[in-house]
Amino acid sequence: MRISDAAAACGLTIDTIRYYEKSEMLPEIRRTADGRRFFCEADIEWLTLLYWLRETGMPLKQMRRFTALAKAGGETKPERRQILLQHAEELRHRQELLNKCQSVLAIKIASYETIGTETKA
Amino acid sequence: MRISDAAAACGLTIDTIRYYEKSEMLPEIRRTADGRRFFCEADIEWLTLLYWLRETGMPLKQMRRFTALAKAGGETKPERRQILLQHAEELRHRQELLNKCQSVLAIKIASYETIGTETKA
DNA sequence: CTCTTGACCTAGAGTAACTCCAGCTCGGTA
DNA sequence: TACCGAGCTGGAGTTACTCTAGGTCAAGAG
Repeated sequence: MRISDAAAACGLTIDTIRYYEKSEMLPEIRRTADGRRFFCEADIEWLTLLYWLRETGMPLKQMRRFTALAKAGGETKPERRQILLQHAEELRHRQELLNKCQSVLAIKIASYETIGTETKA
Repeated sequence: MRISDAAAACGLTIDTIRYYEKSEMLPEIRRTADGRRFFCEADIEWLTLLYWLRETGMPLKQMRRFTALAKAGGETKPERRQILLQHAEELRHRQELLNKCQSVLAIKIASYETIGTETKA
């Protein structure tokens, strides 16, 4: 797979994939004879996971750590699992935030419903 | 209220409040004789709304627009309402993302449960 | 009454995570 | 053979903070 296919498959942009590679967040990506990146299935799987982690706000620093562990081998599995568990916890927190914000918005929007009153906020 | 109290009340940091003021995202903030910011109840309410909007990912550009409209007066209410409605829609979208990511994570974490297998990703 | 401490001020540099651009190469088609 | 699209790199630009340096001022300690 070329980089454009990889981008289409994982949801990240071409630029972001290149940036992630430069930032040591990807496994070793092979190159064709003329220097172009070539992605295998496992690479795509990895990129897709990163896509989800990023989309839900994991800092790159942590993704870098995660990649480093994966490169280090099988005995790092517990820590990798820990990172994902921690992120799952973070997601629950974000879900609460979203819910709270939704009620705040609902109230605010309702206050705009009343036509003609001069509420400033 | 001084800036430290405002920060404690709305959830933004002192630095972020100053930054938001500089970026035209706040109503006119009064100053004491010696040049310190002084926040009234309405200011805090505004900051708190911004806190929620930011916390759920509204771009500053849109917050700036929102503030500009509020400053412009009561006849801008429909557009302000529109912005909030749009953001509420965005929140629903994010909630879906979170849900999807949660299932992806659950699967991934489960795959780490199996001790001893050499899965690379 | 001076000294220190702590909260505040500004301007500006630094950071994270992209995003875009200029200038280049290479492979395939007309 | 000339061109076009896709890829490459290094580096500048952007967003939204975050931190630092250097300074003011008020209030309590000595």
